[in-house]
Amino acid sequence: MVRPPADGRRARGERRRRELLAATLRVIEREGVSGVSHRSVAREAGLPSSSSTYYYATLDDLLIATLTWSAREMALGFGAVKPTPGSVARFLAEAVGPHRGRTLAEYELYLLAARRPELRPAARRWITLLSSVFGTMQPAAFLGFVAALDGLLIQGLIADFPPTAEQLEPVVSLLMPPR
Amino acid sequence: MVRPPADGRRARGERRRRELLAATLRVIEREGVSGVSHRSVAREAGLPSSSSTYYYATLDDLLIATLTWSAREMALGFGAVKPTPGSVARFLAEAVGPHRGRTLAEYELYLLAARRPELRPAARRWITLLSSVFGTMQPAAFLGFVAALDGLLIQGLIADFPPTAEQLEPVVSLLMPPR
DNA sequence: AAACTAGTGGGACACCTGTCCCACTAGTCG
DNA sequence: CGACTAGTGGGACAGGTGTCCCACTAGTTT
Repeated sequence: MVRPPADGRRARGERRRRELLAATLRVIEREGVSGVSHRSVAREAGLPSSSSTYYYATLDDLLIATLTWSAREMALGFGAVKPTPGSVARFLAEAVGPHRGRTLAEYELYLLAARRPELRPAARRWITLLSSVFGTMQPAAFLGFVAALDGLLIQGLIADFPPTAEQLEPVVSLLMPPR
Repeated sequence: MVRPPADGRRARGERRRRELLAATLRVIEREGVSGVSHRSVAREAGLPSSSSTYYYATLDDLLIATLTWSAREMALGFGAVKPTPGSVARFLAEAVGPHRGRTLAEYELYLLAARRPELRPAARRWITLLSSVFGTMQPAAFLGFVAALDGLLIQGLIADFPPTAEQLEPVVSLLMPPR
């Protein structure tokens, strides 16, 4: 990485950029993608609304940046999960339980990618990450496994009571042959 | 069914109600849930905007009615699919290909159900329908199978080139033991 | 020092929104 | 017939929106 001579203004700018992305994600968690506006995000971040348009000229820019950033964050989180049925089931249960809001936000952005081709690579990062962890499975089984993870998460989001790791484990086990 | 003496006004009213729902679905297909407003729906249906608020006082009413209605329609469509890997794969390929818009609309409403508990029964109709068709599978395998169908559909929606029935069949086969 | 640049914050524009309201038509029923 | 009801369509209100603009501050370079 080339490090240009530090510019205090630019450094603060980058910090604000990230604050805006984090604020956007919080707004999506709370109100959904439809709750995102330059003003609502700026309000959430405690900044004047013009700062939102300064860093992200259009709303699309803001959403694209948010999905890209949050997909990378989520991928980092999943990287620490061991590829065993128990660990995967626990990860899923946490995603639809304690981290429900975050997961929901992730899937709203995920679906947004269906309408905005430029978002797709970021949305698929999840899939490519999984393939690097479970690369030893045979292709068809792997595709079914990844699809099932997505489905279990979504169905967990529309359940009245989110499933527990104990309930999920047998399902995951069946999909994930022991190597 | 009790049949009250036919009232021409009411009959036309019911027709308009359905026209509004169909128009709402078309708007969602084209622009997403965020494109739905009383005015945009009325415009799509060729009616004055006040007719939209007359039949569905709030936007929520309209969205709820649309999801409920479209879930029933989709369930009817899937009812005709034979429970064989080939048929299921063809159904999926059509859902993410020719019927892409409709499927996308369905999933946007699906995700909306995660935020609106009153939408959930309608959203889960899909799952209960499947369980009536594939009830002979053992529970854990069935849950994985249903989840995988959802995942395959969503991933098909964010793919640059939607998968074909030929590509999907081996995956479906693995998930659906011949039994 | 002056010149330049990145960021700041307040305000403005035209537009679209949800919802309510009301005068009105046209079917139905006693 | 008159009374009633379902539906109609046009308009209004206050409020939120994306985006652009501009005078301004403060950090950086020459």
